[in-house]
Amino acid sequence: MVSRADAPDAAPPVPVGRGRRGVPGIHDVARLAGVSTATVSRALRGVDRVSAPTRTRVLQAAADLGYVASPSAASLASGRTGVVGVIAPFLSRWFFAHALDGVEGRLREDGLHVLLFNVGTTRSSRSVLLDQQLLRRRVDAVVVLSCDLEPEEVAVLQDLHVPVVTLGVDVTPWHRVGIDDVAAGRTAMQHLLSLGHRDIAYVGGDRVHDVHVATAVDRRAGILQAAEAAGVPAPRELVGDWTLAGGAAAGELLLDAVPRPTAVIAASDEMAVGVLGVARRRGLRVPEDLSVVGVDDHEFAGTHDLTTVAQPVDALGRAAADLLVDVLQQGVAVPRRTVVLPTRLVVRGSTGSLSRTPASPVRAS
Amino acid sequence: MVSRADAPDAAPPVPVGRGRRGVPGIHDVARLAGVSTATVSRALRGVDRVSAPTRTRVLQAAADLGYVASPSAASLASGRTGVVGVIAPFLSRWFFAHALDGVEGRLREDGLHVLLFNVGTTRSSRSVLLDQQLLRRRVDAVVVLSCDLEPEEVAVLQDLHVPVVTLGVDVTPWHRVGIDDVAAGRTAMQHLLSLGHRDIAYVGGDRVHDVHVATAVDRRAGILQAAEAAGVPAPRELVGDWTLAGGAAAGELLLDAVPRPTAVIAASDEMAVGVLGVARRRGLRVPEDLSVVGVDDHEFAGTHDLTTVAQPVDALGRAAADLLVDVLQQGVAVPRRTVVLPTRLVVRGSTGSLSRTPASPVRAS
DNA sequence: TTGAAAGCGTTACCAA
DNA sequence: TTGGTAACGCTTTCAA
Repeated sequence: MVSRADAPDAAPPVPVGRGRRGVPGIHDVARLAGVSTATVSRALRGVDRVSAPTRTRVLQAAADLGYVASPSAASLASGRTGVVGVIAPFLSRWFFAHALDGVEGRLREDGLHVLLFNVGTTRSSRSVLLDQQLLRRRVDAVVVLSCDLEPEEVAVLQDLHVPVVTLGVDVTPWHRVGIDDVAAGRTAMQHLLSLGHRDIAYVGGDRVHDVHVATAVDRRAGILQAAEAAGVPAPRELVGDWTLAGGAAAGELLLDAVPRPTAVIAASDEMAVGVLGVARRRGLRVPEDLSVVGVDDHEFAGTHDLTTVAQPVDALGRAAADLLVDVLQQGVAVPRRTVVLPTRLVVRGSTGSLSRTPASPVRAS
Repeated sequence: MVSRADAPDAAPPVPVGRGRRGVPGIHDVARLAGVSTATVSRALRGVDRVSAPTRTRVLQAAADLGYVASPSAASLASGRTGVVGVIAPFLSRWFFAHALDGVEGRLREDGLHVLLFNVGTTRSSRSVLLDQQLLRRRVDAVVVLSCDLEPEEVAVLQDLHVPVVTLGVDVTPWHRVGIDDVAAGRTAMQHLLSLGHRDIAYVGGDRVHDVHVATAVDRRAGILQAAEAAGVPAPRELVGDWTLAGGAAAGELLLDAVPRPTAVIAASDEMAVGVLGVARRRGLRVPEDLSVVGVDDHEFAGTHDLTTVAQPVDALGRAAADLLVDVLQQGVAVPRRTVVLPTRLVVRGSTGSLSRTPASPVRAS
């Protein structure tokens, strides 16, 4: 009924003990508690030496007044903002949404806020990071979510002179949290090799337009390692873009090839599902005619019965935030740190032993 | 190699024209441009009357110095923060991730920042919203993403005295963006009725623990409308929780029922896919033995060949931000506004005519 | 342990 | 159109 706008700044005749903007200020608390503003500041932040009784009195006064310190004023005076900038190339993709969730949850535990920067993937959208100094003096630290940055972008962030933690990418000067992508690729490959597959294809990322090239490259390196160790020829590689559609496009090429590979590793579950879709449309049986492995353990991996190398994305997010909180508490000089979380092979129905009887109805459908 | 921490505050001998913290301040720009700080402030913000030559000079000086106004100082002086708080019960679920994406993208176009508040769903996590006044003076406005709020939570937000826009829920005093959930339910139901289905079940939300009760209730209302209009008995309703697992749980109950319904409407695609999974495990053919409709048009709806009522979530997010930007520009008094975006039936393979020959192989698999 | 007062770096009002 | 200057509301140093 009542529109908020109905009651603008026109607060009632200014209650006792309220600053001019209708909100109590530190002076009001000081007056009520019978101490100086300096003491209020100290007591409220829990730092410094304040006697127990004084602190109690201040806390009570603040509570009575419903006092909350002005973030702007506090930042201006202290130089700290209590805000962490999170930079991501996407928000709605599985990996990023979950990573963000983890980061936000952990930071909140320490009273830190998250300021979101979806920088996108195109040059123009990315200029956000460069053109304006959006982050300057606005954040105490930065988390970069799996996003390759141009040298100038790195320079801009460096220029902020705040700690930076990367998640899923490796940028030399910064702290890093991630999985062992080489091991992830190796795990997937070894699984297929153990099932007897020899002609295996890899759907990776796009080396040119990708926003996190190293991820796909590292996973491929692991695949090659395993192939080499098993004396199997290097898998052919197709370009994907991490999405369902990209996986499907790669799948089209792959399943038309002669000879058709007997197994496919995709660098993400979304691409793997794309491949599965094409296989189904082609009338191929999975896993009799084709085995498929993904990476992620996306929630829809289960519904597609997809074997995958699971990565703990929420935990990665928390770990990144953990690291950041720690670095922030340490003060200035903290040597570069790296946190690597383990992956785990989740075997489902999309992978199976190589069947040499392509047409036989091995599986009742 | 070089840890960021290696070069702390110890900047080189302070270059000419730099404030004490090593970053140029408005005074440095004023000096370089030969004007007052007041003029610099006006010129840089593009507001007020500043002569063209003066403005040019100031802009040049600012650019030369790489000057960026301190957000804290600006907020303190102006009372505006340029930040919008976004409140959500989840970050990683499809709907929320996409809505957030839309909101962020649109706000960025107007230079507004997004401060994220994942308030969760449990009482304790939700207390975030209440206990501390996290938002006070930190944001110029708030967007609430599909989240039912307790009266006290509404009061806290009201107390902020900033514009609030809700997305996907309807909280009386606030602006609202969403779809017509009643129509969405009706559309799904009419589709099934037109295919000859009469025994239809609905998997909705949990009326008690749900974080957006009205959504499921409204969709059900639309279903009932359509049922009534067609002279068909009201569908039985099962409780879901919007997730895959919840849909699967409801599906178990539903597909064990005697008689088994011939069609299911789920209030979200994730739940619909959960039902499909159970159907598959039960050996039921879709759509010969069971038709399933969802709501959302989740990216995995396609891979599961799911018929669904699509809602434009990114667009909803943009619309919410649009509305907010407009309200913010209007100044104080803006009567409550509502924006409703259309949904669209997307027919895929999970729905079909009612088949009275349960065992016949109607469909080659 | 506490208080006084000097910033922090802008914006906005009022004069010029 | 421009400049001077008083806020803005804290934190922090220095003394007491």
